[in-house]
Amino acid sequence: MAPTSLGQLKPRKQPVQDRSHATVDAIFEATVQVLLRDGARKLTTRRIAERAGVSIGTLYQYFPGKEALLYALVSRQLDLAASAVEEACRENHGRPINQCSDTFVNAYIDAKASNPESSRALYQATSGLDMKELIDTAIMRLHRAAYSLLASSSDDLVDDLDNVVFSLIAVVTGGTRQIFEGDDTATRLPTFREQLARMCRAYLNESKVSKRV
Amino acid sequence: MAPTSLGQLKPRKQPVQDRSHATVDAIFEATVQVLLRDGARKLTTRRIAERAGVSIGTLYQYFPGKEALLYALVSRQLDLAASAVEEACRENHGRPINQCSDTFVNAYIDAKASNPESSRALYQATSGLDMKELIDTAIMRLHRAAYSLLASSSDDLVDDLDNVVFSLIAVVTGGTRQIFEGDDTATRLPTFREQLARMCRAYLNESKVSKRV
DNA sequence: CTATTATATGAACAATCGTTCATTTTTGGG
DNA sequence: CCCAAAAATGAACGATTGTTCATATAATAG
Repeated sequence: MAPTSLGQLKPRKQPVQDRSHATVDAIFEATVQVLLRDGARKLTTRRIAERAGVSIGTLYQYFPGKEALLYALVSRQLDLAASAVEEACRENHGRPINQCSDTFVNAYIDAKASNPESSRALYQATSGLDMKELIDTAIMRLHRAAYSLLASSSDDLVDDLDNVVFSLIAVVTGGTRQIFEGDDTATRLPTFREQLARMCRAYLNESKVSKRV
Repeated sequence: MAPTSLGQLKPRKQPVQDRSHATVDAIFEATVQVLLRDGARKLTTRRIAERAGVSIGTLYQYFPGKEALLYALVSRQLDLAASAVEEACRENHGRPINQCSDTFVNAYIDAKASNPESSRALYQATSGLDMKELIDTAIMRLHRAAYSLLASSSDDLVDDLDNVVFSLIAVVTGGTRQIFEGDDTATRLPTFREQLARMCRAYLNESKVSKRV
């Protein structure tokens, strides 16, 4: 699994005292803030350290470089969201298909909405850097969770489930991203969540084997 | 850096000879290639000029800076896509709602698929830079085109059309983006197009006033 | 207390960035 | 052919980048 450069992307030093944990958290938090405030182009290690209230040298004691810092940040966020969706899907096995659909949609949006700032920053951070492996892994987890959930539904089975789930995920993740990258995220998210849920339900019901044309 | 005033983002010199037009096109094309090959982080004016086969000075004769070059490139692409969708929507006024839905979905995907490389590069270029105005304008054009098309449908009217169109656009543009940013775009696009079309049809039919519960 | 490890510092470095401008080359009308 | 306008050139500049490392401070164990 771990390709060539993974060793260079891991933390340089293992924090053992409490203050160092706080330092690492401050660096992560500062990275998010700089991304939101100044954009990806002005995201420099100096600026991150400054906003975190630590020296530039401290940053490099815990991360071998800027790329590794962003990699760790994105990895942490993606794992959090994927885990939340996986758990929600696991808890709703065997329900009717409409409920399965709502479970997935709401779990994903909830995960993103639980920390809107981080979500916005994440979208900025993933661009320009090579995060494809991380994203692919997260999407695969979403795919497996949704597939397993929908296959367990008490309703009629969905036809061509692999492609349906693939498209469903593209639409849910992509559509949600558009909302978070827009301006009035807080205002527009509730309506979008409702409409997206309706859309996915209609799509899945249309995809039932019994309704196959 | 220099603040982003609109006057500083316009072309510095108007090309009057044929070779200068070719030069500008080469710079645009090189920008796309560098974005795809090296990523947004390594997109430098020197590298662009080198791949375009011109000197760095020539680049700065036509663009006041790197930001303006990317702004012009993105603007050009977004306008092309929006115009294509607008025209397709105009030509399909008054048709049944299923056909209206397919018109919009296919027109948008066609516009993006007509030049997959540029589309992929576009997604990289828009991040980290302040392109929000451009994107908002393009989305507004899509919104008006889709709204007008669906309002003209010969079928029953759609309820809450503004919110429906808003969500529809988020899902179509966001979902398509996910496909283009993934790996096997060429392989996965046909299936996704079909599924997305089915999804949007099901969503719009579920949103008809007459079907309202 | 002392010794040892963990953590934090920031000046300094080489590399590269975006950008400028004096200069040269190319073009096309007279 | 000539010559003003258009187009192209690339060395040079200051600013900023990511990163290192010798040193200083704080925490912990004995």
